[in-house]
Amino acid sequence: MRGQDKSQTRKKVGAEQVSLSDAGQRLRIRAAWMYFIEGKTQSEIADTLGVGRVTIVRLLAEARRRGEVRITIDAPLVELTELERALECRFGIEQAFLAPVSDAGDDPTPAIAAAAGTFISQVMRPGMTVGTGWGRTLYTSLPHIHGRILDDVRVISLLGGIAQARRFNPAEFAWQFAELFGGDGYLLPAPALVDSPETRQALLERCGLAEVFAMADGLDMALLSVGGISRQTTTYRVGHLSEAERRSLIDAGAVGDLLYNFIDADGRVIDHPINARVISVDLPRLQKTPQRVLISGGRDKHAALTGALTLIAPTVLITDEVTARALLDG
Amino acid sequence: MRGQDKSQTRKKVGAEQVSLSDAGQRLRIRAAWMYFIEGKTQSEIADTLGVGRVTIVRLLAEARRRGEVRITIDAPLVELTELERALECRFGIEQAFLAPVSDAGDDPTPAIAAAAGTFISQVMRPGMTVGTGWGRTLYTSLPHIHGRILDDVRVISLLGGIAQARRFNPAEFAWQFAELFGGDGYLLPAPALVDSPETRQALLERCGLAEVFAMADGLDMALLSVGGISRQTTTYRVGHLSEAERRSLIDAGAVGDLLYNFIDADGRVIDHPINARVISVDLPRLQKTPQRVLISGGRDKHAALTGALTLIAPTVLITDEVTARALLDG
DNA sequence: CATTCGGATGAGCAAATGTTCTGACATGAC
DNA sequence: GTCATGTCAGAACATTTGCTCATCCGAATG
Repeated sequence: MRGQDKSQTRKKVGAEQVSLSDAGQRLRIRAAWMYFIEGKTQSEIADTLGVGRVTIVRLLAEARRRGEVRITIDAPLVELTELERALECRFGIEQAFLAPVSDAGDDPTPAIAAAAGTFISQVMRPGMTVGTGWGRTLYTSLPHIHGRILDDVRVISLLGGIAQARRFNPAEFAWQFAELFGGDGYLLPAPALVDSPETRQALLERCGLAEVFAMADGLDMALLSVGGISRQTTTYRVGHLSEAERRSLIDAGAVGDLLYNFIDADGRVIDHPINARVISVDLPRLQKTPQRVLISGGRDKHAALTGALTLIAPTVLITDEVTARALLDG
Repeated sequence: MRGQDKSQTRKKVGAEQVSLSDAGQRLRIRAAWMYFIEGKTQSEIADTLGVGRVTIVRLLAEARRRGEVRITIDAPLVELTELERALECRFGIEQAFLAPVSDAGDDPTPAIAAAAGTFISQVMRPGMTVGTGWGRTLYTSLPHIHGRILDDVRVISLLGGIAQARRFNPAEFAWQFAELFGGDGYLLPAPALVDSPETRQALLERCGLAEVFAMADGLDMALLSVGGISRQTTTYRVGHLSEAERRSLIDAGAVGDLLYNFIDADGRVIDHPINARVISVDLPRLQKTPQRVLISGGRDKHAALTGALTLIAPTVLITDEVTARALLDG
């Protein structure tokens, strides 16, 4: 609109019109200067320049529209903030936390874990019931969590454990997490992956697991991470998945898992017989959880994260800078 | 205050405190980003970040105080605006107009004249009574004045004329100026400089000049310029001033003149016999004029301008970029 | 010279912003 | 444990800002 005004105005005569136009620009820059640089109020400027306050409003708006006023944020980590905001807007996340990484080739897990620990420390409140998955990232975040006694905290494992004893048992995350806040931990006393659908049904129906799952309906927060499907990923390493199964899942389109529910890059749970052998909370059930926190990052999880973002629509995403860029580019 | 807070806060423990401090910074940058870059309102940001709106106010103020938010005006002529504002603040001027000069060595008179013409064109209103000096700058501004018929305009010459006929008679400025607006011009039918105090008295008291001066009490605006005291200045060139007089004035401390009232750099009218022979309005009288416009520039007038700024405290100053810098530096 | 039109201007209102005061909370000292 | 201390968040108010509509002015036109 203003641009049209300009051209219409300009085709008049020469000298006076030009000078009036200059005067307009002069006034605009002057108003912008006094407002943004000197910090005067619009009323003051209006009085000084001898025009109405409304005119100042218009001049300032025009100056901003023309880009004559440039506002930049100059602070450490501001690029992270920009990325975070981009993620939030793109994926409908309430809050994204990005851990800075110094070297793009590094494993981002420690950084993500630290960020996750900080976040969890701040968000925990008395009376909370938290559901958790497990994995290396979550486990690594334990030392970063500022534990303190909070009344009535309950932590529920959303996924079965592993049989194999290991030095670091990621599956114990829920337990240790509960301890940090003096709360009760509810583990799923079962493998994440059992031999057959029948075993699964038996466990669920006749061994008390259903009760634990029922508690998942009342969760205040769920802490989840995704697994990739490469050979390095926890799922594979802890021995739950054979190479044949892995291939078969990949062939079926899987790019990773969310509580051992294998998903594709579009956020769909793939159709595969292994589903009937997994002991984990239903993903649709988690949708009712008000705070869904997705904590993951790393080169081999980009596709899985993309899917997970669609599938569970997390309210909070904690990942690293490099992964964030990949998610936004993809 | 905040700095003290910081130091007091920091001396607590390590990890948590650092992370809380980081969280504060994170929140601040995030608020600044959402406010200044994304243009959200403070309420929206408060809701998104889960804090009170007042906190956002504080975060934004803190970010600005720390200089994390940088606002720059990026437009042509913005440096001029900055200079103008500096002049206004330093010398208590309502409005300074600076003409841009391409080459610092050039004579700035044409540029100043153009700016003066634009200003005068805009400021003229029906019913105005304007007092004027004369000089090359004012005369040169005539072609830049957008003349139009305004009711009841009166233009009064504040200074006597020159005897010598010249191709361009600067002393006729008042007359030509009045014509541009269809108003009445009142020239002082007398030389600016007469031979003796007695002649001056005779003219004032018995030749009707006093009446013209009396009109100067009701001026709405005075257009003034200063003269330097170099050999090139109008005062000297039109033959009013002999070389001996010029020397004598310089010895007495004169750096230039304002309506042939010779002044020093501190803005005092110097004590000199020539004063008793000048036919001009008293400078103190001009102080009552609501709009005092000082129009001058050029290398040889810096000192005179400095004095004039003090002496008549103009409400409007029209000069050039180079002179402006000199005034601010001096 | 009257007319008409576009753009600029000012009053009044609604929204946003800034400030001040009060109370809650955490912390450290006794 | 109690108390002083200082920090921080929130309610209420004052100010500033943004917007809309009615109006006015000036320029182009017939």
